[in-house]
Amino acid sequence: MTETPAQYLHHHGLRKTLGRELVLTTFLDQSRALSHGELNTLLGDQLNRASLYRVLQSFEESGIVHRVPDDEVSVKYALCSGACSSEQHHDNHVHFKCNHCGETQCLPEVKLPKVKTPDSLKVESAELLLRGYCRHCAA
Amino acid sequence: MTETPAQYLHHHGLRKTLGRELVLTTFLDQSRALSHGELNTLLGDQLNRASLYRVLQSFEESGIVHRVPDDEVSVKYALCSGACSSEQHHDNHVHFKCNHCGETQCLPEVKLPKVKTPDSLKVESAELLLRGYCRHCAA
DNA sequence: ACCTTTATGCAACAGTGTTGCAAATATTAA
DNA sequence: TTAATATTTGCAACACTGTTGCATAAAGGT
Ligand SMILES: [Mn+2]
Ligand SMILES: [Mn+2]
Ligand SMILES: [Zn+2]
Ligand SMILES: [Zn+2]
Repeated sequence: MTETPAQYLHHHGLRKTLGRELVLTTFLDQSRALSHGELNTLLGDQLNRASLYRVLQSFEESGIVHRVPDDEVSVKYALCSGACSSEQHHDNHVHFKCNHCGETQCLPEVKLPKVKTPDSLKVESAELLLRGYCRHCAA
Repeated sequence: MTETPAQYLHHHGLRKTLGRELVLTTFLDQSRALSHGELNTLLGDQLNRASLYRVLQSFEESGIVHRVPDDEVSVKYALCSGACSSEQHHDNHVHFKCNHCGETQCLPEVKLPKVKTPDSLKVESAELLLRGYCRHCAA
């Protein structure tokens, strides 16, 4: 990302606000998928809980983050690779979640192969979630 | 499934109870992935809400259902194909969720291709979630 | 039938996600 | 720079999700 967070927001049609800059910077700092709860803990009282939900909504709608399905209590979000807009997301990439530390990361370099599906289904997108042990937690 | 629900429970090391038979029968009737909330609605006051959570836990632990990651508020569960036990689940198959009606179904006949992942990650399982429009909702 | 183990209902609780509204802030137009 | 307007924020209230302790009920083995 060559732009500043403020410019990045502006290019996605969002006003530059303290909350949005905080959330965007946190995603860049952490470089992993984060749930609302994790962000809320990281941000402390710098941003209201409800406002954080609204920041995440606006980010998803404008193509700044995408949702990462999770098998736990709450959904996670991860920064989009860059090509996403409010028109469309292009995040058909693979995610990896560690069974030990619970961290989820995007694997944009892993190609998602096409699978053959029944003709009756009109498939529009695919989400592959790998689970296992990350570099730090491998037994 | 050639066994009765009661036998099926017994073979998975679970006592036959009214709640478990109700939940198992509902999964068989619906043939799709169901969330706790959906089951709770279908069962009405036939089974207490907390007990339903506990039935789902016992089913997951004993290899009767597996969790289907979802990008919405709550997790879904689907019947295992049969080979699963309390030792291990073998549900590395594909799921499909309709963007219109929201129903999720297992696609056991769709082969999940192996993907090449970074050596630093120890991948143990994979979950592919397809999204689009189902037979009934296709535009 | 009795005993032991396990499951259930109920209630209370913590976390997640949504919404209305008034106050604060960002952007645009004087 | 100021004023007008549009958007965002904090706060509070709420509904839903998931967990737990405990007393009672039911299941399975003797
Ligand atoms: Mn991603
Ligand atoms: Mn399945
Ligand atoms: Zn890890
Ligand atoms: Zn549908």
